Amino acid sequence: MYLCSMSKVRVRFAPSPTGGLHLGGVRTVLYNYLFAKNNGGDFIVRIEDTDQTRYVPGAEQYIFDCLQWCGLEPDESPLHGGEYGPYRQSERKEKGIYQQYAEQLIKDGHAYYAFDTPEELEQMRTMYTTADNPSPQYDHHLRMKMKNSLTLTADEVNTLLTNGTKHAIRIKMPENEIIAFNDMIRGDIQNESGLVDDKVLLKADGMPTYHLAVVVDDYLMKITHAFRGEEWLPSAPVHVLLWKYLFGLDKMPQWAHLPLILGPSGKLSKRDGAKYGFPVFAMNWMDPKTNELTEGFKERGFLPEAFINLLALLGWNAGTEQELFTKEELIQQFSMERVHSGGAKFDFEKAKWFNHEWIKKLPVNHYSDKVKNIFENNGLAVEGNEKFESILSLVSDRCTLLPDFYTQAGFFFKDPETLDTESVKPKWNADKQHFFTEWITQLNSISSWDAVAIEQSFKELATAKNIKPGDLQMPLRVMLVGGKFGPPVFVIAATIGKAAAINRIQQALGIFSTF
RNA sequence: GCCGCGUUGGUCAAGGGGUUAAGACGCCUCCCUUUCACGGAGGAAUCACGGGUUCGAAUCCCGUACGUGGUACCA
Repeated sequence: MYLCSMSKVRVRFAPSPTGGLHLGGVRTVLYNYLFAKNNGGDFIVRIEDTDQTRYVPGAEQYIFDCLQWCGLEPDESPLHGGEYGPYRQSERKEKGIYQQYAEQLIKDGHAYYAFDTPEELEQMRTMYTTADNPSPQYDHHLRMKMKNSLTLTADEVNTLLTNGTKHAIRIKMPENEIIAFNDMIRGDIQNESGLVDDKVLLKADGMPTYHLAVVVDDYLMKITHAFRGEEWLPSAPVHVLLWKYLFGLDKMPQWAHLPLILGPSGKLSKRDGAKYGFPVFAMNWMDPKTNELTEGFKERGFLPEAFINLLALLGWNAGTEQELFTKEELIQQFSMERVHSGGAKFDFEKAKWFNHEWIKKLPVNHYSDKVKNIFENNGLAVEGNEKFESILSLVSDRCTLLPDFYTQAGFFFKDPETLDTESVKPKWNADKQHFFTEWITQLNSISSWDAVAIEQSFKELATAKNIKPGDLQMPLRVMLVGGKFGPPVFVIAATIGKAAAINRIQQALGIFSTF
């Protein structure tokens, strides 16, 4: 329904490489991607690196790493190539792409040269700041009091220009115009042009600002639908105007301003990660300047399947009761009509539930390598896949995040480090002590070491000794596992093997005998 | 200050004039299980507030409040 023309759907994610990739950023990528794929279109990543003062080495590669982890591969990007390159705005600026459009706007009377220095701008702001107007704008009220090609004579301007005086190019916002456009999520939006300031289009260093670059590049790259965060809504009239002046409104992409993702107390910020104990970035991000590490969902133990699933549902739903979606299902069912306009508060508990569901849903071989890494990082070398995976599937119901596998299944590979003696102590007695010592000798001569046989011998001896098997099972569990958790205890005994089982019982007995 | 956007349970949310106001997470109770989980059955919102419009409003309109964003030669 948004395919008003014959042209192929093309969407873009345009991050500035200045740091970690935020939850909200990934969701913007996701909605772009889902919409594109749902319409058989292309997903483009364009790097908006026009602010050289904020350049952070490694941030660009990091963004692509995150996308790859999420399984949201671009069709075109600086890394993936494409016919509409270059895909970095810094490189596009080198080719002089933006300059010409800015000049054209001046020629047409829609923009002007501004020679004001940062100091002069600062001066203007302090001069006009009042209680009623805490942030004076460079707009139609003030532009005639500033130093620009509107206030200077043509000769003066020419001299300044030929002398190479640093200058910016600003848009000349009309005073009394209603600027309207249609947003796919919010419907008709109207703004008064006089309320918006004369945004800088081309900076003194020759770089375009976002406002110019987004319009020029969306046009040149034949973008059909432009999705971005809600924070862009106030400057949308500038972009609409630029489209009107430069390329024509009929060529303008369909806009969609996505709702915010909020943290537990308002806007979600990087610091919330540390503050509330959950990640906000897709992957670990190490700030190269401060060496500060911010945790990512990946490293926290999330599955990418769960991560995109939970993000998709933060602001969108299928209108059915389905909550678990594969990427393919999301592509198939996604539609902008069902995207919310209101912001959503991120709930880490629900996020964990999604992960839990995905751990249960996916065959263990989908993530056994990752779990193996976790085991190795904990100093537990794992050899052989088959047994490892069958053990993982024994405990997967009990794991919410990937590292849970280590706490839930570590005891299969090494003796418990501590025993929950407090659970055993109150009901421990000489009868039980004797039972286990005797059982050990029986175990030694058990014919086939499997759960059924072990359980049988256990129960027979218990009956013979006139002890309820149930009173014995919990101590046995603590002996083998270390605590009151895990799969059926005889399955554990069978899995860890005869020698280990008997050894653990013996060790524990030594401790229990001192009660 | 001004401007924009938003507001259904603690959270995600369905529902768009007549419903007992779905469902999920979390929480609580119970069942299953002589562990922990999984699974199953239950429990707890009158839709921010105030005015309209209407026979009838969570649903439409207007105000107010609150939240959030913008107000940079940052994106």
